[in-house]
Amino acid sequence: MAVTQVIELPLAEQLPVEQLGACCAPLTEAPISAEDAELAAHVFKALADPARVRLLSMIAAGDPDGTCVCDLNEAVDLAQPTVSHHLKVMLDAGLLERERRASWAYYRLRPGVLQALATILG
Amino acid sequence: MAVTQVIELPLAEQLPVEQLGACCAPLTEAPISAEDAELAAHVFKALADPARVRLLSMIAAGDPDGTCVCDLNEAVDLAQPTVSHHLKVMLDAGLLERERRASWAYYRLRPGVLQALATILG
DNA sequence: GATCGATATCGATGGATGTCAATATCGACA
DNA sequence: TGTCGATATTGACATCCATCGATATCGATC
Repeated sequence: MAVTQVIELPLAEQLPVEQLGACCAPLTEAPISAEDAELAAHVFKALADPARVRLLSMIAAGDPDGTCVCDLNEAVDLAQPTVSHHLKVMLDAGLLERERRASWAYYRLRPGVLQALATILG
Repeated sequence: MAVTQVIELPLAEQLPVEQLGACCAPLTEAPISAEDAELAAHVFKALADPARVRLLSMIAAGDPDGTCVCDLNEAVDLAQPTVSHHLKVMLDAGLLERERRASWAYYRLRPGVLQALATILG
């Protein structure tokens, strides 16, 4: 079969949370630069919504191999496009990664992102 | 004249980050409840702005006894009311505490808040 | 009490964002 | 190929929010 899967890792560009993990010392050690603050705020913004916190927690506490969007749609009281939107926000921030299996989409935590955040907060 | 001063410490009410610190297990352990997700999102929202991240970092990396608002006003390129607004957002979320000395206001990190956040992310 | 300096609040405004209905996409399967 | 089911995208709308000028508050000092 043909490879229809889209390569989802842009080679010349890192996701916000990746840059954040490598960019800077904990907030308490030295004043963060304006650019790095922009980065950190971008990631925190992806967590700054109740629906996204819930979705992230369901995914993080669920199957390490990924949680089906179909289950997430049922679990929260939001329209399907809204759930899809929230997942995309966290995907773009680098908190989640997506895998497609047949018609279904599975999301899981990107490894290390929570540790990276904890380090920044350090 | 009448007493216009408002008592600023509600006795029967805890700040969001305090509730969050005592409310729930790490996001990865079990799916967070809708109410606790609201709480967590509230706190993350207080971090979801570049100016606030910078201000928080300046305060966190500065004098443990507090950083003068006058210094913060000079350090960032924002109007004085805007800085005051951002500080209030973080104060209300429970990330910061304020102390007045004469005409000046000093802000410092609330002890334990970063650990509480790191625990939630755990 | 009157003035001054530092900080907080108010009101307005433009831009960002959460939400959903409608629609598009895309794989599976007859 | 055509349909169906799952997910993503689009467009619209209402609300939220960052920002700032103007103004209020409050302590200190004269």
